[in-house]
Amino acid sequence: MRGKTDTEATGHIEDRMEAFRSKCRATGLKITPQRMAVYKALLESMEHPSAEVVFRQVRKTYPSISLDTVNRTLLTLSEIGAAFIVEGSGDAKRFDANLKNHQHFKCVKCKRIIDFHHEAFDCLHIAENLLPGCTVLRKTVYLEGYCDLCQDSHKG
Amino acid sequence: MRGKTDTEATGHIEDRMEAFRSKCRATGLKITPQRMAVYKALLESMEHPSAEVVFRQVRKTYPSISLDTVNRTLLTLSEIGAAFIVEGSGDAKRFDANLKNHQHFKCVKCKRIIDFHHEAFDCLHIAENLLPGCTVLRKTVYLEGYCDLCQDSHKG
DNA sequence: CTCTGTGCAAACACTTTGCAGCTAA
DNA sequence: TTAGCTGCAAAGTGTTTGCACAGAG
Repeated sequence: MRGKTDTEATGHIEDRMEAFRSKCRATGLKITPQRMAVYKALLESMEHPSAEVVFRQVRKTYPSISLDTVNRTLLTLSEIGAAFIVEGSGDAKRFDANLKNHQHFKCVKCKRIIDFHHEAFDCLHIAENLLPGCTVLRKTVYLEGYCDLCQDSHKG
Repeated sequence: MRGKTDTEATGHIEDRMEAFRSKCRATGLKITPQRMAVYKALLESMEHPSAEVVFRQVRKTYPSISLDTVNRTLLTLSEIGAAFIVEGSGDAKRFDANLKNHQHFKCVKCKRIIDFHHEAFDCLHIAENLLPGCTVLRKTVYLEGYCDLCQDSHKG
């Protein structure tokens, strides 16, 4: 495996767009401008946007796109493994196309999701027989607790 | 730390109820029969029940309890760290009072959540400076991909 | 006695679904 | 040409909120 860098996720947008096009062909999905735009917006966003946020972004380029299409597209992306639904466990779903390993911390109090990155967590090895017959597309370490801002309030 | 076994989560219900009562006092929550019943039902369930499932269970003991109370109680539990919201990312929220480390695999296709347990994942060390000021209550390794049942469908 | 918790029901928010026209292949 | 995609709008589901009464501390 060739060296991967931290910038891989943010850089090479075009490469990933091309890979996405291939994936669409492979899975029989049509390559529509809307679909491309949604995926691109997701790639360029590093903040786990909700469908609404993606919608607003995409509309800058495609003013006629509807929120429903964005919603549906994001769902489709998640089903082919081109995007993932973040463990939002709250209000609106949050999406993420950043397939690079990374980690999430969620505050149980304010529900805020903090991203962090710890090298060691990227190297988790999944034993073959752990999930027989399953294909693992993504690994995430998910932490929960009190964030710095809520640290005090729960002691009161 | 005294030895912990895999049965700790299912056994010692009373111990954990008592610990919960202490936690309630510490956080200023009142000890009501409903609250105790909801927590107990969650403790006894190993299947990440939704609020509705907990509701049905609790109602066997407290026929007069309302679904709203169950919902609200589960939310409260999650805010004091006595329960956690599973990365349901789908329909209804799923709850879990099993604080013992364990892992989840979610199929991106059928949304099914498969529990598994891998010793090595229990021992993840969180560096102090990784999340300054935060208190980590729970660690979960979260995997996504295609489950055995959906393995073929995405290739067609 | 006081304040939190509960139950009931309405209000909300987000998501999903159906259908007709459009467009990629 | 044809099957899938998009856009519009309505329906559905689960969640949240307000208020009055009841119960814990």
